[in-house]
Amino acid sequence: MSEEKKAYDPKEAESAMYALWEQSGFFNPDNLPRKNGKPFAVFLPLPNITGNLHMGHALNAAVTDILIRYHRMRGFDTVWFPGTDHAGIAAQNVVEKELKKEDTTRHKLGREAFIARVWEWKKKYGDIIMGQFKTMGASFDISRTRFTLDPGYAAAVADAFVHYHKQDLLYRAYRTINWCTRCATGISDLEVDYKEEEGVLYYLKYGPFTVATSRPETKFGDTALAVNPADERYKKYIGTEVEITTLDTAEEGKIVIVRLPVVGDEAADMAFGTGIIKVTPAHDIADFEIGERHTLPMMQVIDARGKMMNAGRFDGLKVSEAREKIVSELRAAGLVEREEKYTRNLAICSRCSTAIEPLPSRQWFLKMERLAKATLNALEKGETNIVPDNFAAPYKAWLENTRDWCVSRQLWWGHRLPVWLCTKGKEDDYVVAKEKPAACPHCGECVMTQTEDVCDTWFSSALWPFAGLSDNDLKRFYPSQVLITARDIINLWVGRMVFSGLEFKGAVPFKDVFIHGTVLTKDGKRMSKSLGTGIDPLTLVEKYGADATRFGIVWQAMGTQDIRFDEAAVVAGRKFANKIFNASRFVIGRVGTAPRTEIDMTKATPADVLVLGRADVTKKAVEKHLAVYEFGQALHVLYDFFWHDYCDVYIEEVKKAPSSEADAVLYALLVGSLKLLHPFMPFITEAVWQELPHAEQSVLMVADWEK
RNA sequence: GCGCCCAUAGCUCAGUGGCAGAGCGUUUCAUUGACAUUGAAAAGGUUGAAGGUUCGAUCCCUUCUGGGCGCACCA
Repeated sequence: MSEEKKAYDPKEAESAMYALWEQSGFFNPDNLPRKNGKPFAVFLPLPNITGNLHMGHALNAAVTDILIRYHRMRGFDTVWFPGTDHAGIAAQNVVEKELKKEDTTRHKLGREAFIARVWEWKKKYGDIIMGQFKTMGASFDISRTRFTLDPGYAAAVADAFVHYHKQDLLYRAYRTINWCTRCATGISDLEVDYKEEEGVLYYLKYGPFTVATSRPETKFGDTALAVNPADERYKKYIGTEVEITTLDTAEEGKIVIVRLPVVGDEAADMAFGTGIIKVTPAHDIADFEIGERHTLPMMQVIDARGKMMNAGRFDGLKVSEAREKIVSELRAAGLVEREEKYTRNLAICSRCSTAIEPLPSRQWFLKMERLAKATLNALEKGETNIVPDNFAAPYKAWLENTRDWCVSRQLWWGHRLPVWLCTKGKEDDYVVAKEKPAACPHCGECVMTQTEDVCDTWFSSALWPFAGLSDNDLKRFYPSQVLITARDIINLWVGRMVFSGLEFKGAVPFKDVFIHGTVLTKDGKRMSKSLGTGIDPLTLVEKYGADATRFGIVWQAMGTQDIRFDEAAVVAGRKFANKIFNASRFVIGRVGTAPRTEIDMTKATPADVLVLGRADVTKKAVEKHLAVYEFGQALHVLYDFFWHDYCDVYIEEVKKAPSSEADAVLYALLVGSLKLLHPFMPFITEAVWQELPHAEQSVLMVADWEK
């Protein structure tokens, strides 16, 4: 700090301070100078290698770093584990987009070359987001970074798969699942989004009945009709077959008669449409379940690319084209009774927004019943504690109703399943094993090949709190103390980490789950890149500094409410940083190079006593707020104390009428304030600390909070 | 359909069963002294509506209105 400078310059100080911390080695808990014997570990919610830091990450990084720095100063064996996620479907899509620009496709490249391309991408962009976290001041231990495709991590994924299979929790089945025709893979229930869409509900004549459907093109896949067993209108048909007049798939204009059984099933809602469902087990998940209950055959009429098949002259048409053509022919044949406008929730792929096409497919499923029960049990026994607790209800509801998890994906980028196929046998001849079997147990002679399928990304991220950790770190840091994340991945990720932890480590992976708010635009809209409504935290750092950016975000992070982000708070943060800088300059200039550190309370004036008391109250309030994840409140308390009690009142008093103890009080409170402020604004406080004449520790980051 | 959250100053938000607060913005004044990225002060509120509990409600309860979100259904 040179005498001429009147304003704090974050740019210079921030990179210098981060370098100082890295040199100190104190991000690594092995090097910490003081330990109280208690661990404090946090696992970074895995950012994707496709990502850039956004406001959600910035909020997460800020509050996590506050807790990490706070505990480190209190002497905990503190570690923050960073890492990145290979993000199977997301990364594959990104690289596919790149290939498209080069006018090629992954299929032209072939699997091996394509995967090499994704690795190239990973090398180029994989660490960018980690660097951006550092810019925010994240004090994670980079030496403990993991990537979900690291060899050790991959081994854990394969082990988990084999384990589940041995436990009879994992099975292979031919089922109707959510299929994305663009990504060309099956996806899980949790990866499906819904969007309202105007459609038409067609009332079609089905023999003696009228059936309401929004998907007439699937009619060739019908294998039954279903009515509610309690429905007086149709009860008598249950167990019979009815004759249906329908289009001929061979010859246009020809009408044929087919026979369909009528089943009684509760899934039929008497109040919807006509109360009769056309059951298409191959192209509707609810219908598939009806089919299972009544052992109905499956008739697939739409293929993996979303085109008609097994439908004669309609084969090869896109679903939308087929629908149009079929409806117009049905109209002509007098088989459409009426058409109604109808708003429906269209299922779309959460990754690419393409309409989901339910399709029958051979996939691997993880049985959820036992795992969900264990997770629920941990919640009820208080082993996991969700903060705020109103998020526990939907979490519970999901666990109570969840279906088996489809964990296989038809992607190229990911953990290939440890499944080996007989090359001479039928489709069902396979072996689940980590290593390739020496001999095929089915035919005894073939060389088995590994399945093309890979794991759902979330299957591997579910293992994040332990996969690829050293045995020593596992003993030392598992379970971690808190998981800090956003609400949108509670089921997708948090629940799955919990049951994975219970299954593989016999304990929940974290005690608290703190769900922070979502950062919205100032007028309450979702921040979105495509809508241009996002604010880039790195731009804020560039403009105001990382401390000011952290301040601005945390200032608004009151409780767990969503944040309507107002840049004005970052401006306030910059001003506050400057205030800290200047107040420190004044105090250091006044107390000289050998400040008194003992305060003689017998000589203290009321002003001295008042400010010391306020400092004490402030510290207790900060601790109280941090204990319950009230980050914004803690910062407000600190701000009020430092700016008003310390600067406006006490320093002004000292200028007018200093007491005999004034210098000692000024210095003690500066040291104390820097400690309290450090978790929130680490750079400026560290920079000032480095200028203190008699610092107790060379680095504020590891100074004793209690002293 | 089931459930959750929110509504307080112009804006973004705290807060408390007993005189309603902050940041930013606005207005006035001050200032060679750590800081104009400052200080002192002012204006600005029927705490979304109605009802209830209470000596007393912004706070607790009910209903409504408006906004946001999650889950399910969606033939």
